[in-house]
Parts: sequence; structure tokens; C-alpha cells
Amino acid sequence: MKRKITLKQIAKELDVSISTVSKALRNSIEISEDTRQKVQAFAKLYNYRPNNIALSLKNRKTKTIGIIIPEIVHYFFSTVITGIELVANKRGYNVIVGLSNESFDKEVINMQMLANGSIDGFILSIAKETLQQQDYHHFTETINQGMPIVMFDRVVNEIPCDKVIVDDIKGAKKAVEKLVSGGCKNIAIITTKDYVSVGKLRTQGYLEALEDYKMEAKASLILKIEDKLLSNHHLDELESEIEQLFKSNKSIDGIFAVNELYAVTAIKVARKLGLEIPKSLQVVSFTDGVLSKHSTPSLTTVSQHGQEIGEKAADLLINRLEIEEEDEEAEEIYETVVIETNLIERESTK
Amino acid sequence: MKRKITLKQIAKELDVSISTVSKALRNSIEISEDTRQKVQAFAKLYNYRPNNIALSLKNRKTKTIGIIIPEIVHYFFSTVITGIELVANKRGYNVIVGLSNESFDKEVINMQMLANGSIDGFILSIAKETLQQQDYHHFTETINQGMPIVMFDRVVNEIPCDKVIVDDIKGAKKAVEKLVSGGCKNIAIITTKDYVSVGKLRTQGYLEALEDYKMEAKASLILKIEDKLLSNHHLDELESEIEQLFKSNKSIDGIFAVNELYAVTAIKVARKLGLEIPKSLQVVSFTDGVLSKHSTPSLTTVSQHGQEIGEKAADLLINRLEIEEEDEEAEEIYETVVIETNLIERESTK
DNA sequence: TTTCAACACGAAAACGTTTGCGTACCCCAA
DNA sequence: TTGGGGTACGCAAACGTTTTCGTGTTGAAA
Repeated sequence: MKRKITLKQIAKELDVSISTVSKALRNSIEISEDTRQKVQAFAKLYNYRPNNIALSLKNRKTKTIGIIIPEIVHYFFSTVITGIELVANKRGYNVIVGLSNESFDKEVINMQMLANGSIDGFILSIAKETLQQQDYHHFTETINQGMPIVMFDRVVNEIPCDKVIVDDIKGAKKAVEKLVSGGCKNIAIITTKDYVSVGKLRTQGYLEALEDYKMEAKASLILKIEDKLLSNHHLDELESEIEQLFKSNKSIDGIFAVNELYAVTAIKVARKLGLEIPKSLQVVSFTDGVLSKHSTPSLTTVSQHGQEIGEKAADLLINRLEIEEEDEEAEEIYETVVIETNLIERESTK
Repeated sequence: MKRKITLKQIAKELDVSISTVSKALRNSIEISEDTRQKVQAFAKLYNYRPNNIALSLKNRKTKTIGIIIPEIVHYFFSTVITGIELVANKRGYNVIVGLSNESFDKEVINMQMLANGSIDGFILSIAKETLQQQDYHHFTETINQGMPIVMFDRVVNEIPCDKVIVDDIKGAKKAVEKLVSGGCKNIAIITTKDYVSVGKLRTQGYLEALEDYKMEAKASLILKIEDKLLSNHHLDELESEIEQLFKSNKSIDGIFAVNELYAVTAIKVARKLGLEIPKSLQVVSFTDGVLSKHSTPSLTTVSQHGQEIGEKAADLLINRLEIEEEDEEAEEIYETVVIETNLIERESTK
């Protein structure tokens, strides 16, 4: 078991100085052709690679991006990571992942672990608990320490940083428009409580769309689900809440669900109640994930293009890192990029 | 924008030496109570945290684990990551993720990027292409350099390292047994080509189970899908292959699918052909993911406990790292942990 | 023979830590 | 006054790089 070889060892072996070895390997003209060849051959033989940690320390940058997301077993978030990893790798960066599990404390701890030199910048989506408590000091602090952040999807405006978001309002409007144009007269929404920013925005889009079409927005058609019900253990509760919705509003002929799970659950309940999809009930969901594509009937859905979001976020962050490099007092103008959604029509609508 | 503060700056500010500051912060008795208080107060005020990179360089360990997986938009792999991250965090480690995209080259590149000091050890699942080419030199090389590897799920025996696997054979047998006990007489399997180790093993389990029950294994009931068809673009081809299976074997009354997608697609095709689930066709799949839980009918499935696999893998790796630490010539006895599967019964079987 | 440039290389600092060891100072006892 | 033992601190090395600057040797021009 031979440990990784270092410049020092090569130098000793070849009886030259460390600096000579370093320069030879980087093809410096300071070093004679002879020595260069000798050193390079030796280095190749022993498979020398510069130690990343040493380089990081010297260059005061790690070429590593920190990602903090609420969870990873989640179609949208994992597509975003895919996108981040793609451009990060292409541009010579690594990706280190921390999970907040939607918890404020874990988010803070994770950021502290990484902010002490391990990474050059963050890409993150805020935990629900943080959103609820509205305590964002950990974000401002890291930014103040000169570490850039790019937020995506779940963002908050008061933090000065680049952001990549989906136009949730517009996406929701597209969904509702699809239902309207399919002939729906009584469109219900199944959404989250308002502190989840994307839920709130999608609800707003729903309301705006109704208004556009001069349709009345009835409170009884708006079902706001408590967050916990997203976990698998509370599936029954979720089902009964939705069942309640249908039972007390017999005329519902369209459902806009703000995520896939709500959508498939709604369909399941609706079927149980004897409704036919899409004939007597049409459904549109948000997030074009596994369920939308492969459940039966497949779901008409608003696609968020998670990978694109990730790619854009990574580009924004790396751009900022690399412009800071040359221009110490870089412009502090932050960008908010909106990734367009699009409606993917499948079997759950006419 | 105040950059992160260092020992040197504190030392200068307080007019003491760097070593004094360092010792004071670590509560060394070498330092007077007075100085200690002073330094600690100052450090707290400026929110001092030791620079991780410097520590890594000094200690020659990074407290970071590298994960290489084929893809992340995948229920099983993301649950494994969740497990890894959980115990890694608990034990003071970070997690850095590389994706191979099932490509040999990307796997090699990713490992090289990380093996140069960025991490202390790997947890990985082998890319399909690597499995196909059977070129494992990058694994043996990193191991030879003293960097431990833990493999999970897709492993290969000839590599000397710890492994965490699912008993695919046994899991497959459980699945088939369930179908048999549900009265199925003609059980087909939808699996992958043999170079995917888990596909091969599950096929083997299927065959063994049939033998146990003295049922004839017919080649026509074994559908081996070419890998590409797993991607969304080839869904049609997948469907038509499965349709072919049903059409040329009208008597099929049970399907064992080695993953969720094959299972839901089989159900979709079966329905189109007028079969009722589970009355005239029962289905069992592998991997207890989103589709199994939420599609209609929900799927009876063999659960792999991905999170547990991740937790175990992380524990194995960290244990090895920390025993190596005290005992340079650590025992080179490698462990293969088998995580039991269990059958989760839902609506797709009787 | 002297001078000077070109060439080829080495010394050392720096990145931010930790830690073994040396040492200046003080106080007390002899 | 001398000696000795604490006490409280600083020096310097080490981790593995890169890079600036200095320097010894050579050969040729003057």
C-alpha cells in the first residue's frame, strides 16, 4: 500500500529541489528540457497528482460547491442536483451535499460545517421550518463573510443573492387555463399552507386565472393541506381530507394539485367516488416527475425543468466566483432568473 | 464584507503569538486564565471557526466521504444517500457526491477528482458500463493508495473492500413465492440483461423459486430488457416488448418485475389487453419506491431499505477510517453485509 | 582577463492550523 | 546573591503546493 506520492518525495528521489519538480511538471521554461523530461516521466510512473487540499489552502478556494436542500428523495430536488453536478463538473467543480430535512437547525449546522473553508459558495433551497420562522440570519452572515449564495425554488426576496425560480404564478395559471379550456366549470385547488412560498404562489396563480376567466373563487374549493401530510405515514389523512373536499362539492370537475402526490391521491379518491378521469374530472398537477409520467392515467402537469434550474444556478454561482477572482470589488448586482414552466398534456385532461 | 477571521489576525489584534491563540482556544493549561478569557471572548465576538482546509492538510484527513452513484434521480439511490448523509453527519463527516451517469469514463474521472486528497474514502455503486466492460482498475488503484471503498448494491466480488448488498436472490424468491401462494400458475419475469448484476441475481432467484415449487421455467416467460429502454424516451419500445410477451403467452397470470417501471408499465399494458389486476394478473415489483406506493393499483413490492443500506455503508467506511487511524496496519478483513429485504403487500396481488 | 547576460536551479514565503519544545520571567528558598 | 522550579508564552516545524526572487555556473563579447 503505497501512499499518494508528493512533490517532496519526487524531489528527494530525483535529487532536485521541490520547486524544480513543481516547475518541471508545469512545463516552466525555467527548467531544462532534460530535467523536465526526467521529472515528468517519474511523475507519470508514480501517477502523481497534486494534492487538492494543499491547492485549496494555497489558492484560498476549493473548487467545490455546497448544496443545501430539504430532502433528496424527491424528484424535483434530485433533478436540480443533476443539473448542478453537470455544469459544476464541466467547469471543474465538485459538489458537496447537505440535507436540512426541512429543519431550521440542520440547515444552520450544515451551513456552518461547510462555510469554514470547505466550499466556495452555496446553492440552496430553504427549509420549510426556516420559511416558517423567517429567521434568515445564517444566510446574511455567510453572505457577509464573502461567500456567495444562489437560492432556487424556495427563495426569499430580502436576501441579497442570485436566485433561480420558476414562475409559479404563471405555471399555475397555465394549469388552470388548461382545465378551463377543457370545459371545467368548478375547479378546485389542492395546495399547501401559505408559509410554503411555492404553495402560496401557485394558489395565487390559481386565483388570478379564475379571475381572468371571470370565474368565482370559492373558499370551499381551496384545500390547504398541512405539511406533515406529505409524509407517507399520513396518507390516510390526506385521502380523507380530499374525500371531504369532493363530498362537500359535488360539482367539482377540475382539480389543480400543487404537487404530484396530491394529484394522484385526488385521482385515487375520485375514482373511489365513481368519477371518471378525464371524462367527469380533469386533473393537472405541478412537477413533472415519475408519478406524472408513469401512473395511470398519466398526469397532465406543469413541468418545472429542475435540471435546467440546477444548471442555471450553478452557472450563476460559478460566474460570480470567477468574476470575484479578477475583480475583487465585484458588482453587487444580483440576478433573479426565471425558468419558464410548460404544460405537458397527458391523459388526465381532455 | 469581512473575510473569515484567522488565528493570525486574532494574534495580531491581541498582540500575542499564533500559538497562544490556538492554545487558548483549545483551553490549554499552558495559557493563563486571563489570556484564555481574552482570546476566547475576542474569538467569539468575531465568530472565529478553524479553517477546515488547513485542518485537513495538517491532519491528513478531510472528514469527507465521496459518493459515486450512477444517477441521483432515482428513488433507491437517493434513499441510500439519505442514509449515508444521516450517519456521516452524526459522526462529523461531510458528503461529496459524484454522478457517473452509468458511464465508465465519468466514473473514473469522478474518482480521480476526489481521490487527490478531497476525501477520506468512497461509497459507491458501480456504473452499468463499468460492469459491462469489467474494467475495475480504478477501484483497485484507489484501494492500493490506501483509500478505503465501500460498495453497495451493484458490487463485484473480486474487489477487496467492504460491501453492503441486498439479498437479491432471496428477495426475488419472496416475490415469486407470493405470486405462487396467490395461485399463479404461469409467472413471467421482466428483467434486465445479465450484465446488470442485480438483474441477473433477481432472475436467478426467480428461477430458483420456480424450481422450489416444481414449476417449469420457460424461456418464453423471461423477458430481458435492453438497458436503454429504462430511459423515458424509449417507453414505447418497452411497452411493445411487454405487449409482445403477453400476446405470445396468453396464460400469464403473474408478473415479477425487477423494478417499478417495468411493473407499472406491465400493468398498463395488461389493462389495455383487458386483464384485471389482481384478479386475472398479479404483479410484484422490486424497489419500494414512489410508484409502488402511489400508483393505482399500488404495487406489492420487495423493499430494499435503501436508507438502511446507506447507513450501514457509512458506518462501515467510517469505522474503517477510524480504526486505521489508531492502528496503522489495520486488519484487512473485509465484510459483506446483507440487508434483508421484505415483501410489502399492496393491491397488485391477492 | 574582465564583464555580463542567459540559463538552470534552489531557498523561502505563503495559505491556516496544531503542537513539541525552548525560554524569559518571577518568586521563593537557601 | 544564587539556584531552582513554576508559569506563561513564543518559535518553528509540519501538512503539500506555487511562485517570487536570488544565485551559481557557463559562455561569449569586449
